Amino acid sequence: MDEAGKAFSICRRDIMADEAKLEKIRHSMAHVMAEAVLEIFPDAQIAIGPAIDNGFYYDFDLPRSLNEQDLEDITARMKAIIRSNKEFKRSVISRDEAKEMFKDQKYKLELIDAIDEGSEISIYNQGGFTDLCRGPHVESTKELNADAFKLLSVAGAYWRGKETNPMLQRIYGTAWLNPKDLRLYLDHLADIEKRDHRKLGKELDLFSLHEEAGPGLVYWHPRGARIRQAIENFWREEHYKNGYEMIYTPHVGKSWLWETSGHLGFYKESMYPKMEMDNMDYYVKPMNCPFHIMIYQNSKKSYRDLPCRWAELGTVYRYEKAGALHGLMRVRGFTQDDAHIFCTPDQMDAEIMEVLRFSLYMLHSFGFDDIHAYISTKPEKSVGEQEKWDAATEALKRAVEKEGISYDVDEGGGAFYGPKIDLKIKDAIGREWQLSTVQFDFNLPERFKLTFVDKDGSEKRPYMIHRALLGSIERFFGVLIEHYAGAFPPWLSPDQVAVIPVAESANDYACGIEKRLRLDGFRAKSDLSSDRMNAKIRKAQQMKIPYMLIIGEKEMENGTVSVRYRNGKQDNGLTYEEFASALKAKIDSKEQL
RNA sequence: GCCCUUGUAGCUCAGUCGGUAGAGCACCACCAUGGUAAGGUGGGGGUCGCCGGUUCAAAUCCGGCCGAGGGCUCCA
Repeated sequence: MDEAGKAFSICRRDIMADEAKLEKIRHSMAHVMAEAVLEIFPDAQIAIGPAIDNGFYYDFDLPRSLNEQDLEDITARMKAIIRSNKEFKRSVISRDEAKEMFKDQKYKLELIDAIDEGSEISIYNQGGFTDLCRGPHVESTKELNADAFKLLSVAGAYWRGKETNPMLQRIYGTAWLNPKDLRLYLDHLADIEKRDHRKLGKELDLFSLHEEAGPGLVYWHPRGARIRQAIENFWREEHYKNGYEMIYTPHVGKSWLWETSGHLGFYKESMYPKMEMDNMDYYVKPMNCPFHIMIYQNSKKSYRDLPCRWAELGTVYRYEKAGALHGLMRVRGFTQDDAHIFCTPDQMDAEIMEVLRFSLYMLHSFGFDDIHAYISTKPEKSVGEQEKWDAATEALKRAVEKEGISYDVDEGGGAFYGPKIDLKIKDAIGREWQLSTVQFDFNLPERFKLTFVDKDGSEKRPYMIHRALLGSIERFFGVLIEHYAGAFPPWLSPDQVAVIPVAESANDYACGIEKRLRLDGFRAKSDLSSDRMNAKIRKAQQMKIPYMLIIGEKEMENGTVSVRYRNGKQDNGLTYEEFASALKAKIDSKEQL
């Protein structure tokens, strides 16, 4: 974790104790903001203003759009209100009194009507402003710090979140106990911006998207492809080690396949439209499952053949809504690190345990240690017998408990075809991302009438488990870029070593070193441009290359290399062998530099 | 879909009151041969997102369209 991330999470920990107080502060800030806005726009209609994570907002119906200058004016007025030491006074009033008091505020009247007959109606007054409010609030604006809040943005928001309702203007703000905490939070926001994978993807020349060639479709540049290769090679090796087989399946399939699987029934909106050929309809695959099933069905299966663990880096296409697309995180074409496990009911428990253990191992390998599980159980509308659901859900719970990871249960939150576990990791600055998913599927084995012949000669239905460890390679790559802020550990770095000759006279020696590194399996590039050495170092540094070998007169004379690390440290006068073995050890360990 | 912001060179951005475009980086050429984060000089490159309107004149003003970013799910 880097400094900003560390500072912010320490600050977060301290804050936990003050959570209740902060909520009062934030909620009170919202009221102060409403007062300030009403000073500027006396006819404003005010809606709601709750405390939220890290801050607060308030929704207004205003005669015109707010701009930057307005935020400054509102901020200045808020500071004045805070400094005037107003008390927050709570009182309980009757429904009629409330209606009279807010007779010019149509949104408030709606809210009053929504309050249960039995419950009391309370208002809070802070001098110049009275709001219909359940509370709680601070005692007085004395408890608010005029230098510990900041208005962040204005956004459109529908009244009560409904598209058919009028669009209000929502002002978001952040508020803290003291200016130092505010500073930490603002630094954290700046850090998030610096880590943005879309920005780093451009700066580090990793990938691009081309709206004119199709939105949501990813182009992997050579440097991004290097990282993808490193991920995929590791992924394949580990899958073989863990008892999986690799398969490859087609990218399109006839409508028969999608009708049988049911996708044309319940998933059609997310599928690219049909391609007609010889009076038959083909569809690009949005999922790999039906194809894996075709292989399963290719021959009669015995209990002796199970479990089948078949993995594929399968590229699928889904028509995500335009507004939902976001860099690498939400795309229309992506590669799932997919696998399907077909097993007997007896094997199911052990398979689930193993899948979870394997998932955790993979996530740890990529530097993710803070992992939380979410188990989703049977929803109201579902397929499959109750006993199967129970057995599968229990197996999922046993597995997370055995691995000792914390988990939440989302009752009724599963897909209609089976229960699942999702694993969420926390990245270097504490943000959660969902990566792994392990899902039971009681639907497809039924639809495709999958069977295996059991010991007693009878045909039985196998369990089918669908799992992805990294989720999608694109999304995982996006998360990795943000997690490492572009400074990948050596095993993933697109260029591991930059060989930098001090002057042209060292070019040949540098080329020799580069060639030797390449032959030894390292990703090395020498910089033979006419730039000065300083500029070459700067460029390598900007591309976040972990190792720079500086080659000049001294090194040529002694037959050595001088190493400059990405973090600015330096090791001079190493032999090639010393450097290469240290580099290899670092790569094998998958450690960060 | 709706609200706000936004679209100028490959990238990051400037362009005042309307007078048909600029900088830095990158790229190319030449000079410089330099020891730990930018050496110098010169050059090429833009139908200012698209369509229409106002005007003698539009990157700039007006209207429409398209794209991108943030938000619309924290509930008196």
